[in-house]
Amino acid sequence: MKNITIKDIARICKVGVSTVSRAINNDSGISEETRERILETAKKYHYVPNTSARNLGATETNTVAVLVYSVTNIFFSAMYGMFQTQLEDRGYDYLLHSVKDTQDIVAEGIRLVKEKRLKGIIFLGGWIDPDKMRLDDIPVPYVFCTVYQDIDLPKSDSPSVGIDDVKEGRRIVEYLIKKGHERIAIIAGVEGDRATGAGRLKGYKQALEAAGLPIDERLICHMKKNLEEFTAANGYAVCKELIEKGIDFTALFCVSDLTAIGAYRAIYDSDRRIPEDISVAGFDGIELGEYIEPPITTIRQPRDKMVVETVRILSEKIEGVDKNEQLVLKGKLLERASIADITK
Amino acid sequence: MKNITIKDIARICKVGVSTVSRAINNDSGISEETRERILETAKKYHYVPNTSARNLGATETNTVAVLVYSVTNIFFSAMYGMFQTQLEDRGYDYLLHSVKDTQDIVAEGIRLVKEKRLKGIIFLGGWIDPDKMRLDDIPVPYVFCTVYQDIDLPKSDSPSVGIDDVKEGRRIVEYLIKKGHERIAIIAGVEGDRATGAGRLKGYKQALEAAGLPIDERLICHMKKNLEEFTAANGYAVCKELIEKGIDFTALFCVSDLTAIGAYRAIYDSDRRIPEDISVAGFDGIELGEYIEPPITTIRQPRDKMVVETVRILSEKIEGVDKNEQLVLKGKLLERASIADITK
DNA sequence: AAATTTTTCGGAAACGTTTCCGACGAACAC
DNA sequence: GTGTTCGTCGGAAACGTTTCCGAAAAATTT
Repeated sequence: MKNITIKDIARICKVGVSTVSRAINNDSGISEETRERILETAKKYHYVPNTSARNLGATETNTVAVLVYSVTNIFFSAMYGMFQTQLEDRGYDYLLHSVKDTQDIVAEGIRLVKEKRLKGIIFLGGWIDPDKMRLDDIPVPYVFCTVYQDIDLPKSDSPSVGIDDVKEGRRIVEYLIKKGHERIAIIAGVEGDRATGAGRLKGYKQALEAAGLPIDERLICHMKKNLEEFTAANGYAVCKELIEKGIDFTALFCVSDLTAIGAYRAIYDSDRRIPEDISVAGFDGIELGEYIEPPITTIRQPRDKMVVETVRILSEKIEGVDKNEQLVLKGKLLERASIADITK
Repeated sequence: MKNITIKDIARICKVGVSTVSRAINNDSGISEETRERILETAKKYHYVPNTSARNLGATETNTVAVLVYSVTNIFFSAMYGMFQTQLEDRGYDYLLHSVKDTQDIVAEGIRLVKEKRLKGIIFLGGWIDPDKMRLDDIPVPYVFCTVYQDIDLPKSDSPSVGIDDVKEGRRIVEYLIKKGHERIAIIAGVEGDRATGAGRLKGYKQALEAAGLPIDERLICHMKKNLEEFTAANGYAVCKELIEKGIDFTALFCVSDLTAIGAYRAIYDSDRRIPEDISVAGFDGIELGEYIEPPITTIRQPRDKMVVETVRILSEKIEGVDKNEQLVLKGKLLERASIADITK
């Protein structure tokens, strides 16, 4: 069964192919009358334009790619749907692609641009290292979303949307301190990782220092490399080890809610209660955090707003706006039952 | 900065374009020597084949699309990564697309085939209604994965991979009965929905009937239409309503683990304990189920195996195997602490 | 050494669109 | 009535590949 092409429609309507093309793309230079006639027969014959031919013929496509660092991460996966809606609303074609290594994410983006003639890229997750990534070689507009930029690294002026991980991390630890906690453990990201978790760890240290509390290296834990990052399984394994070490602490800050859920389990397994024996703070504000027992105190990232703003900025860059907006959104501290007030 | 094409490489190497094409695609009819020479300069000049041109020139592509009914569903999103790995391993290009309405999923597939010249389709989630879906019009091999086929609807002979939702649903309810429960509530899918949840509800009824227990319609709840399906929020709302009605029950079967987590919250909020006051059973076997308090008794769907088998079957169909395999995998009952034994 | 087969390669058509350019007629200005 | 502009349209080139076909070169057989 041969596919019906633009030529077939042209032949049937007794017009030129360019006229059909104009009709379909709502181009100008065509009378309303013939346009309708063409559109009608196109519909009648179930004509569907071939994307490949379109991309090839046109000097540019209408496709935006979302490159995500880790597909399975629940925090990001909830954002896919939002991105899809937003991009479709603005008339873009949509492409979801995932990369294993955050170091390769830019290189992969450049490859995809050549391969698919992208109009823009959204990078989701991971971190920026301007020295190692060929940012200047990205030939199309792009925006980083929820991508951490370490303050120790050279600052990139790429457009981005996210929160201030250091500040928000510091905020929730200060909240713990305010509630009377002095020995606060942390489950941070994988060691050496420069993603958002690193920023939150930095905030943790800042909070302790500002309060004049000592930084006890034994209370600083990192997620395990051999397990998937930011999962409950990882949080469980790390927290279990921490408890078994027998080091005393009254509060635990997990740099992601999912990790915290794993930590909960380890705490329960050791016959401790939350928050009476150990207070727990999370980060991210995933929906689930409200339902677990006890509901977790955490920093909510405004994911919906992040998505909307990311797409807006990308769209503007595509339209030619010459501004590298770096949008830092505010997180929201959700005070729930997982933290005890132990000030006497 | 002009893109470098196959012609450029040909000119540089002083060969014909077809020779370059052969080198790049590992085609036969070329000497090992020239192939290496071409591959080298291609690499040197960062040559990347243009997918659109490729798809257009070739009579067929190498692209497989995964059409998913609901992107944000955590159960499916965990499968994306697996699909990607599997498909890449077999040398396929990969395309993830989501559809809002399961009724449209086949129509959308047909459209995509024309548009992108797909080689195959994987349908993920939702349900099959052979009368309403133009299954015979799908011009390429396809496989349904985790797609429910209601036994009341005409049977499709399309290739598929999944579990027997009726049987597994029945199994876990029988387990509850064995533990002494007689008044068992259920939170099933949205009313009228014919997806997997409907099968599990059917299993629930079968189990009760087989045990000679009455079916109390008041104990049969459906997820709310205005909330996203299979989420904790939905489970919470429904379970809260159920409890407020004041109807007596000792056990609750939620057709998804996430829903169960929401139900947990509603139960805790009403000052009841799990499982001492109410036992809860889930379904799916997501990782999280092991970490929540108490760990949930559930039926684990072998997601990894499902993915592997789905890709295998699709791949075989593409290779020309003329068999419509309908693979029904076994679930695994995970006995955990959320169910109390109340046999005296 | 000639004839045949096999290997290696180049040219060109084809894929289905977009876009540029030119043509034609009608409407308008002078 | 002639020249100019404008709206409408068709033809054809271009996009970057794959693939078919035939030719040249090399290897093999006779």
